[in-house]
Amino acid sequence: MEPGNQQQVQPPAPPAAQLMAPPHPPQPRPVAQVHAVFSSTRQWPMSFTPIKPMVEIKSVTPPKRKKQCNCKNSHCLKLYCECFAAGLYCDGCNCKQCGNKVENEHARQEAINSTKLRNPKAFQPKIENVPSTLSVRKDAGAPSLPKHNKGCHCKKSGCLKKYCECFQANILCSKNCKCMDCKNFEGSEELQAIIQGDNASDKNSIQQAANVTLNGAIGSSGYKYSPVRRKRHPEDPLGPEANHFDASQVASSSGLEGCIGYQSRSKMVYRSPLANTVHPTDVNDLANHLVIACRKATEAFLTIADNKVEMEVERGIHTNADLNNDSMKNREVQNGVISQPDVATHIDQRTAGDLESPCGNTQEDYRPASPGTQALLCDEQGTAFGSDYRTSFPAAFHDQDTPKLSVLQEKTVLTGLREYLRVIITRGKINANNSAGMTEANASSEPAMELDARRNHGATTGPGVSSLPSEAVERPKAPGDPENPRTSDPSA
DNA sequence: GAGTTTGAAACT
DNA sequence: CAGTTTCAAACTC
Repeated sequence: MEPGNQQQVQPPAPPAAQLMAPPHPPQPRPVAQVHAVFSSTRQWPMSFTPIKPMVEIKSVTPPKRKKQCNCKNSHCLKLYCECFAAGLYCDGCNCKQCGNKVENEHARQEAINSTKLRNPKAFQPKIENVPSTLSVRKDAGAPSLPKHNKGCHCKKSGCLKKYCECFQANILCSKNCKCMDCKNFEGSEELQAIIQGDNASDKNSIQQAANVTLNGAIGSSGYKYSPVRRKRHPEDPLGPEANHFDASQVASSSGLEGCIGYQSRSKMVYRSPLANTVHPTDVNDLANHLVIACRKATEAFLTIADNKVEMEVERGIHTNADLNNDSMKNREVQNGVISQPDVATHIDQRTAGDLESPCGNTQEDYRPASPGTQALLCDEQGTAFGSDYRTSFPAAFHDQDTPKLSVLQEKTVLTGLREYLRVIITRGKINANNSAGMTEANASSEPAMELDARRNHGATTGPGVSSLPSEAVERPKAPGDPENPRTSDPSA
């Protein structure tokens, strides 16, 4: 068929079109629209021509026709053909022996039926917006994230080339994908390198960045949750399903769901100011800080407790009857019957099993805690603190001074947590200001804005580099530096 | 623009 | 369902 001699129009509501879901073939994106493809910290190469998004903004300029196919052997009646796969007639394509035209509707319908026979979902959109998996936000206008229904199966492209359907669609790979050596995930330095290549607005530089990353010049991101080294390992105890990282889920679980997806701004996906700021390493650091703070507090108070235990053993204060009463009263305390000071004099020497925590675990510290604290204790006893936490708090520790000691201990731990959270909050504020500054700087040519934008850019350059307060940016923080939020011990 | 690479689709 | 082939787009030179 001669090029330009074909129609590429929406079928006039043929039966197949009625059955088909709206197709979403790769579509060139107007430059103005591409300009909108960036978020506060992530921009997409301007030369990128992603698959038509699910929510397409109305362009001021007439929407361009999809690009013409070049099919030679498929007669444009198989899914190889983009037009056919999109449910469109060929129009102005460069295809040969095209059967995807109005005058060939009968054969076309047969091809459609045949295709649907093989795969009933063949004409359904590959990219769909799925709601965030973070349950707590589902009712709060949680952002919907585009996701590839089938997922890609890339092996060599690292999912960083347009061979990859996910990459082409401007979305991150998900658990649906079965790709190998994937680098198309949140936090991927390789992906960041490509996106930052957008600053050069140079196609070659962008692809060069992709090649560099694929060749390992930059190396693995080092992110703990990177799927790169975990895929296709049958021996993985977590099983094949766990081999693939679901960006949306991981991000959600870490509160970073706003980072997911690098689709166009037209979708207005929420992006946290902490995007690219709170890293998995930060979470680990926070956990480490809490554990360290807890242990330090324990060590400090344990000495006092030991002394008191020795004193009480010498005195022989308690009788068996007392112990029985203690158990009774402890249970009452658990139910809030007896006031705290009253119990404090009876709680020592009890067995660990005397008290049951709200979550079913024995509770070493009888002191009533806030629901949040209780939840933390329930969660942490089995994980971060584990048996170490329990052995660090012998039953003898709970004497009449226990409430005071526990208060001090909790204060120490929470102080450390507070200090760390302050650092995180500061980062978020800086990022939020950066985003606002960048936007205003783009819209205005005020020197102050430009200066701010430049400074902000400097603060956020480099993959995974956190945005820190300006003074922190100016002076690199060495490990262990008290001002380094990633390495300092806030409890100190 | 020709040749190569890549991964989805189709086929076995 | 896994392996292979076909196909067209993406990519390289």
